[in-house]
Parts: sequence; structure tokens; C-alpha cells
Amino acid sequence: MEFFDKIGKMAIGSRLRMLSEIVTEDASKIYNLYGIDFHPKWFPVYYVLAEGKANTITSIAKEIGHSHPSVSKIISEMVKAGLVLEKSETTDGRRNVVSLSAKGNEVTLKIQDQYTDLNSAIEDMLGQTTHNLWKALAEWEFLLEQKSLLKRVTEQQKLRERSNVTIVDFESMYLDAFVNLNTEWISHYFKMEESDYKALNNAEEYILNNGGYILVALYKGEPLGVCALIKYPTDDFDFELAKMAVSPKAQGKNIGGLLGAAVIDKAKSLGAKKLYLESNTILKPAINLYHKLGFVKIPERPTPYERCNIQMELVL
Amino acid sequence: MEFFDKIGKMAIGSRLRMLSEIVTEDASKIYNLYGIDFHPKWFPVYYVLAEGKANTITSIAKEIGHSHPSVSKIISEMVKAGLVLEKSETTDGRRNVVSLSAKGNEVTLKIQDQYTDLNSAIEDMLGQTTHNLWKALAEWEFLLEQKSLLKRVTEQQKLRERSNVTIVDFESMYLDAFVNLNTEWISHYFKMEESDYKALNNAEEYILNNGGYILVALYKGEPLGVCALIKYPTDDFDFELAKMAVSPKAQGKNIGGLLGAAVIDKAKSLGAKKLYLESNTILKPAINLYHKLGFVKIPERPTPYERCNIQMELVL
DNA sequence: TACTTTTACGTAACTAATTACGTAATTAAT
DNA sequence: ATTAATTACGTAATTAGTTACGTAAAAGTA
Repeated sequence: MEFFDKIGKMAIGSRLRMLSEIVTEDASKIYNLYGIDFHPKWFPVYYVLAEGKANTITSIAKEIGHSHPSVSKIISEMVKAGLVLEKSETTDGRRNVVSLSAKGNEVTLKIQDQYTDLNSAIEDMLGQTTHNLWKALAEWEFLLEQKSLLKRVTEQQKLRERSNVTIVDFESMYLDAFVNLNTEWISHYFKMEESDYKALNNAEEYILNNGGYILVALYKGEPLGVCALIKYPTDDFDFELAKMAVSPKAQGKNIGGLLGAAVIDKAKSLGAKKLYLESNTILKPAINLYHKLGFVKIPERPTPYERCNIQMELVL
Repeated sequence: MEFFDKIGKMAIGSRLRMLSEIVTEDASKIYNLYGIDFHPKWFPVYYVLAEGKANTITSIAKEIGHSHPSVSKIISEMVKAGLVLEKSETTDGRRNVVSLSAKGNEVTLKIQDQYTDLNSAIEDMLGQTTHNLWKALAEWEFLLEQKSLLKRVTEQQKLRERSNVTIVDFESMYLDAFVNLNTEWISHYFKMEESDYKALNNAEEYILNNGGYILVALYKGEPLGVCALIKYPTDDFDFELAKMAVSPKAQGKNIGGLLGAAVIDKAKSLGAKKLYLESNTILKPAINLYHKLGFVKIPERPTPYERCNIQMELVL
């Protein structure tokens, strides 16, 4: 089993399966040892019947956490072995009411000792270990019920990706990225307009020297996201959030979200009270993001952009 | 999963299987999350190939602890998916030499992140538990390799049965048992002889009042085994171990062994140096037991019993 | 050199579970 | 009183492994 140490936690499923196989294989031999004609897989069903708790296929399935076809098969095997009786003598004709036969009840007597011995053998093993497998299993079942492994991995993924992204202030070395990333999406969804050329071709003069800012998202050092904070010409707003662009190859890494949050932080630190933005409703993920960031739709107001069909604001 | 708490350790196999199922089901979704077209069950094989360690079906199987048909199937699936290449261009025409294809190597790049994230997710879970599942699994694998569950249960069984057996000195209330148990096996394998009647019908007089002893094995209070220690008439031996009988319904509980050991102890405590016994070689389990107790075959000597064809002694 | 044993590995059949699906009985809703 | 939805459960197909078996190549042996 040393293989598992190298392979890491990736194969915990395989590892559990293998141990389960080793254990159940021996379980089968153990029944033999006690002279009981019994398959280990019957045990959960048998146990429920011996307790006299549930007595229809579905209720047993629910009790033991199996699917009903599984119980159905086990019951038919146990019927064949003479351990279980089926009867439909209830008011509900769909139900298959089952119970232990006389022979099935005999097993109960025989199985007592085995139960005791297996229990002590396992207790003995648990006593020899420093890490209690039984309790560890219960803890894992609990944790996985609270939050699935899938969700946990997704969270780790987000966490890791976030650490790959750093948001930095604009420098002239990022000018190309600022222009290209914006040109790319604008000409993909719409067409470049007069105001686009103005803002992109003279970014430093038009945005930065005018009291505005540009933030750049670096993904593993590469500038793959940009966003501008342009000083708003009137008193209605402090800044306009504009020219936000994220490279398609960095999509799904929440770079937009990080960039947006950073831009808002920046505005806040500058004492801004109100942000403005313009967009188009066909850009669903963008609108969604703005929403998440706290922007709300406002009534139509004049804009130099042809593609603009929605305007939003964020009160800080 | 509360079912398992009631059912006890009996279903540890089921419990392991269920957890394994939950985990591997999510594993499949996790590959999806990272855009990798990959079945979780391929992973162990893939890992070995990526490490460049083993490259034939059997060697991979050995490495990962699967059967070779399992690896064979996985390889053919991975070949179909274009991740693995097969070639028989070796000197040994039986071997199927496999390796990752270019596409297979691409997976290595994609899988890195997933590997990291899954590892951290699991480490995170392990950190949240007080009982470390990972280490507990390793401990169980180790313990079961040392001694199988079957063997452990067998030992517990022996231990428990021993506690059900008590060896007591003869009392007149056990006379019936002494007579019946002996009559039963003697007339089953042979026929009752003159000396049998003498010893059984006048046990108290013939054995006890003659410096001999009778010990009784009580199984859960019931006298199911007897054994006599008869004063030997000459100086050759101190006692003859005779009239040992165990009820067929208590067979396999090592009552003979316990009884034998107790009788020898008794003889020792009486200062005896040499014990004698007579038997017949068709009684294999008995001869076997005498052997285990330390008796060795001795040359033929006169005996009143027709059925006797072997004689043994034990030097204390 | 010829014969036997071992090794490598594929195919087939089995196992213990699952999902998917169909059918009949019951219950709820119009 | 119909009709629709739900429930109970069996059968079939699928899954991820196993053992059993057969065949061909290689290695060992007389």
C-alpha cells in the first residue's frame, strides 16, 4: 500500500475501496467459520429485519442507505436461502412485506457469538491504532454531508487562483495590454466607436492625467485584466468605471471580480461617494458582475456610446 | 449513517464502501470541473505512467495493487481516449508496452492544479477532524497485513469459548455425564468392553477411592467433557489418563485441550513424574491432541482393552 | 533438442452495487 | 368520477472491480 503514500490524497477513493474489499472478503470466510450460510452483503438487511423495524423493500432501503433494487435483490436471495418470507397480505397491494422465517430467526442465535467476536477483534484493532478509523469514518461522513468534496475542491480552486492574481497600478508597460484587451472585446461584440479611440489611444492623457486611474490584473505575472476609473465630468458621480476587460484565456478565474473589487476600493480610498458605469445587456456575465459588486440600474441619461443600453450606479 | 452506530462494527466493510462511493462519485465531477476528460478509475494507472515507472500491464497492476485484467481494461479505455500508446516492439513478444501519448502528457499539465486543490481540500478536512482518516487507513492496512481479520476473529472466538469453559473436580452430580459421555463415543467407534463397565459403573470406587481423580469440563455450566486420572498399578507410571470424552455438541471448542491441560496440571501438583495412556489410531483428533499435550508413543505393552493399538507416555 | 513450467495478457463470466425505466396500486386534485 | 401525481418495486443495463481460463511466448530442464 506504499503506493498511496506517493500518490497522495488523490486516490482516497481507491484506498477506501481496497480496504473495504479486504474486509468483506474476510467477512465471508468468518460466516463460514461459524457455520452460517450467509453472505456479508445480506447483513444490513438481515439486521433491520431482526430488529423488526422496517418490513417493506423501500423502508429497508431507506434504513440501510441502499437503493431499493439492491434490497430487492438481497431479499430475493434470502428468500431463496429460506431466511425470509414474503407476503402481500396487506391492504396496499404494491407493498412487499417481508420478515425473517423460522430459519432466519435461527441465524440470529448463531450470529450472536460471531457478532461478539468480530466486535472484539475490531475493538482490539482500534485499540492498537493511534488514529481511530471508526471515529474518523464518522467524522468524514459528517463533514461530507455538511459540504461535498466537490464543493471543497471548488473552494480550494478559487483560493489558489486568487493567489495567482495580483492587482497593480497602471504602468506604461501595461499600455499595450490595456489597449489590446479592450479592443478585442469591443470589436468582438460591437464595433469600436469614436470615444473608444479617444480613451484607448491617449489613455495616459485622457484618463490618468485627468484625475483617473487604471488598474491591471496580473495572472501569474501576465497582464490579463484591466479596468479604468475615469473622473466624471459633472458632480453627479465621482468616477466612471469603464474599459474593463479580461482576456478570454483567463475567463472563469474571477479576475473580473477581483478587479472590480479593487477598483471600488481604490475609489473609496480616494473619498469617492458614487460610481457610474455604462454597459450593454447582451454582456450578461458583465452585468451580473456589476450587480454582485453592488451596482444598481438607474434611469437613462445621455451617453456618447452607441452600444450603451444600460447605466448603473454604486453608492459607496 | 447513524445506522452504522447501532449495527456496530459488523458492517465496517459496507461503511468503507459507501464512503468510497461518495468520494469517487465526486472525483468524477472534479475532473469535469478542470475540463479534463478523465475517469477517476484511470488515475492510478495514469499516475504510474506519468512517473515513467512501469510500462507493461502486469507491472502496472503490481504497482497499483489491481488485478491485471483491470489494468488491461483501463489501458484499452485510455488508448481509445487517445491518452496512451501501445507498442509490442520489444524483444519479448508477450509484453504490451504502454506509455502516455502526447495528449496523455498534456493531461499532466492540466491535472497539476486539480491535484493541488484536491490535496488541499482533503488536508483541510483532515485538519478539521480529531481522528486522522488517512493515518488510520495506513494503520489498518498495516495491521491487516500482519494478521488478517479472519485470524483475529478466530482468536477472539477461542478466547471467548475458553471463558465459557470451566474445569471442576468431580462431584457425584456429574456421574451421569461421566458415564454417558464415555459410553457414547466408545459404542460409536468401538464396542463397550469388560474394563469399560468396570470403570464406568463403579467410577467412584474404581477410580476415586483408588487414588485417582476425575475432572469435569463445564461448558456454560453444563458438563460436556470428562477425563479421568487413574492410579497406575505398577511403578512404571504414576497415573493413566483415561476415559476422556467430549460431547459432540461441544466439539471444536478446544474442550479436550483444556481438559487435558488441567489433568496434567493436576498430576503435576500431585508430584507425578510419568503419565500413561492408551488409544486407537482411528481417533485422529484424540491422538493429535495427546501429541500436542506432549505425549509420545511408546513400545507395546500389555493392555486389557481390545481397541487399544497405541500407547503413549508423558514425562513431566 | 524436446518437454515442462512460468509469465504476460486478453477474454469471459461473475459480483455487488448503481441508475434508468416500466408497471401497477394508491392518493390527490379537479 | 376522472385524471394526474406519487409510491412501491421489479427488471434491465451499467460500472468497476474481481476470478477463471486459455493461449502464446519465454525460460528452465532432462
